[in-house]
Amino acid sequence: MTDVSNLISNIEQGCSKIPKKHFEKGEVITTYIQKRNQICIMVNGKADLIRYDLNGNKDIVDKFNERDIFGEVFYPVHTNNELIVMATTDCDVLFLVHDYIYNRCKQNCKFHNSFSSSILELTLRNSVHQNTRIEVLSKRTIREKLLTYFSILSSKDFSKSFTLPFSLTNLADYLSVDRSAMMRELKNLSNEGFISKNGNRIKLLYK
Amino acid sequence: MTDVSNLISNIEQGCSKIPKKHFEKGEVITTYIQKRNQICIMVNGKADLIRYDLNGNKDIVDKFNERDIFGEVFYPVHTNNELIVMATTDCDVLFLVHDYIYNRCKQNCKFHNSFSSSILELTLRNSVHQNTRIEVLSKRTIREKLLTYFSILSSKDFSKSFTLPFSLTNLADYLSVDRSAMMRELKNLSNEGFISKNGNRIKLLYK
DNA sequence: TAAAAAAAGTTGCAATTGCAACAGAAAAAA
DNA sequence: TTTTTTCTGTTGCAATTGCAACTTTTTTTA
Repeated sequence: MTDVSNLISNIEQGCSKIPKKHFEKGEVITTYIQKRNQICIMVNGKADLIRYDLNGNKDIVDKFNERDIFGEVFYPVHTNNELIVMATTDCDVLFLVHDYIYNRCKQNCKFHNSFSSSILELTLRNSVHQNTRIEVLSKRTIREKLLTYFSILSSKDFSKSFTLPFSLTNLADYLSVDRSAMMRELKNLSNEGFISKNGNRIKLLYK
Repeated sequence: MTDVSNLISNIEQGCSKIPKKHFEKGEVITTYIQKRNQICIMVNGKADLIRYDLNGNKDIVDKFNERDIFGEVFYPVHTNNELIVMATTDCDVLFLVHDYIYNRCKQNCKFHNSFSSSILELTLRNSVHQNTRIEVLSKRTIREKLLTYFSILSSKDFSKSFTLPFSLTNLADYLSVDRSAMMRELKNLSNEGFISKNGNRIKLLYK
């Protein structure tokens, strides 16, 4: 599979002007409502996809990192409540219109031929992440969620030891469980000799 | 967005011979192990993505329906245990190789130009389904999972009444909760006047 | 570098959930 | 049409979880 950076520069340096915008931390990058054909690419920085429910509670629906692809094509809004993408660090974002993939430019240039391939690659990469998350979320206990996720990280790194890609608070969000309950379960796993833990570094002790 | 059937016939009737195979219920369609570039399209029929864990327990990881796209590109195996796609009804499946998207045929024919666009469309559609499932799974209680899913179905149908797309047993699997606990919660929702239920038909009574 | 904010860590308790073990209804297969 | 299988519905009980309310540590910002 082609390297992600190459794909992005491939898209950036295409024949047509694809707008790249800069955002400061806290700024709204886009909203998901009747922008159905919008595809965005995070060139660098991070952002959250946020929904405010009827009671005004903030709900972080998704998190985007450098090189992630997002936009309403991935998440057609089915309710009245708007979804907002908000920068959590300073960032640069490419804005593409999905129709553009079909309505190729007149020249039928080499760029257009590889354009949808590049978008496809990024989308497939996104799909793999989604499947991983679904696999983890579909486990029924916190223990199983943790062990499933750890096992995936372990095989990615080809090692029984690995560093969590985010803080424990964010890990609880990723697993969609109560943080304190997760901490309790991490301690249990540690006490029962399944894992050892030092900050964000985990070592699997079984098998 | 282009109609899914058109996309599939677009792919099927392309310039190159894309193998379409028929499977009887219970046959193995493919395995996910060292077929990293395989993309499959379910033309008709249904299949399950199955994993057997170390204890030999069968775990249904995903379910594919008519018009779904699947294959190891969406689910690179990260563990030793093989994933198997097994037909749950008779079905017809297209087998594509992902590399094919890059290595275009010499003629640079019209087909190849739209090929990756079609795959992209199907993949985006898949992504939308995955996001829906993640949204539902990330709710912490069975009640919230049910109400979130019902709200999505309701807005899809533009109606407070809708029919569940699968059996209650499969609904419990989709939500990844114990079936009997889900039945209990459905009864509670009914008793408390939030919903009314008649077989697979649900009516939302709130707001 | 001091102040503020975010993250980590802990615990009791009540609510929710999974599990097990049923019985009856409906659908599919023989 | 009978048999078999799958699906629906129910309940008690033990285990797990979320919630609330803290303290301590680490990181960020002013």
